[in-house]
Amino acid sequence: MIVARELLGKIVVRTWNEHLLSGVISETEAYLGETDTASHASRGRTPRTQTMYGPPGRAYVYLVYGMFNMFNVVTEPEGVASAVLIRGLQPLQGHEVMRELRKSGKGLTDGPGKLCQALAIDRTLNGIDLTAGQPLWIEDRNIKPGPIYSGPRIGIDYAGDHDRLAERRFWIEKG
DNA sequence: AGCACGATCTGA
DNA sequence: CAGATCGTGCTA
Repeated sequence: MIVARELLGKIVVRTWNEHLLSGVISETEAYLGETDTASHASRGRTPRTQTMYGPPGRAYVYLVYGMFNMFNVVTEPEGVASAVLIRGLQPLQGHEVMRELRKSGKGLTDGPGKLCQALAIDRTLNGIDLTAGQPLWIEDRNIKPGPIYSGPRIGIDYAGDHDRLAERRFWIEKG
């Protein structure tokens, strides 16, 4: 929750094939823990959710719908399965390469699946340390906060009423 | 072993 | 609004 808001305005940086790709985080979603029926962690500890239970500051990357990767940041200490899904970025550097990586569609980094394509993020990056630089990390340049909006999360109709309606999606003004 | 179903996106 | 597409977790 707190981290989801704090991540807004921070920079995701990715190095790929000698290229530097980056963008400002503009939309996030918080997935709280085993009690959050919208979270993968609600099914307990499984092979896939391992990294969510691991130390914070790592990447939790998984595949949905058989074709899209989702990029999350693990937030709580080891043992607690909490993560923040990165849903949107405002591209900063590497527009050309991002376009190339995405090939089809219009948006570049608006949407969790799209941004993973644009930044060449897949499950091979699952579990990596996001505070250790290459090949993927998060930077805190001091970007002015601006107003933060919130609303219910997307694509979680399977969750129980409480979690489905809870406002755990956050975003800032679009570019 | 088999099955139902996604933390999505695209094009009609 | 339907289809793509396959890993995961549940049931047996």
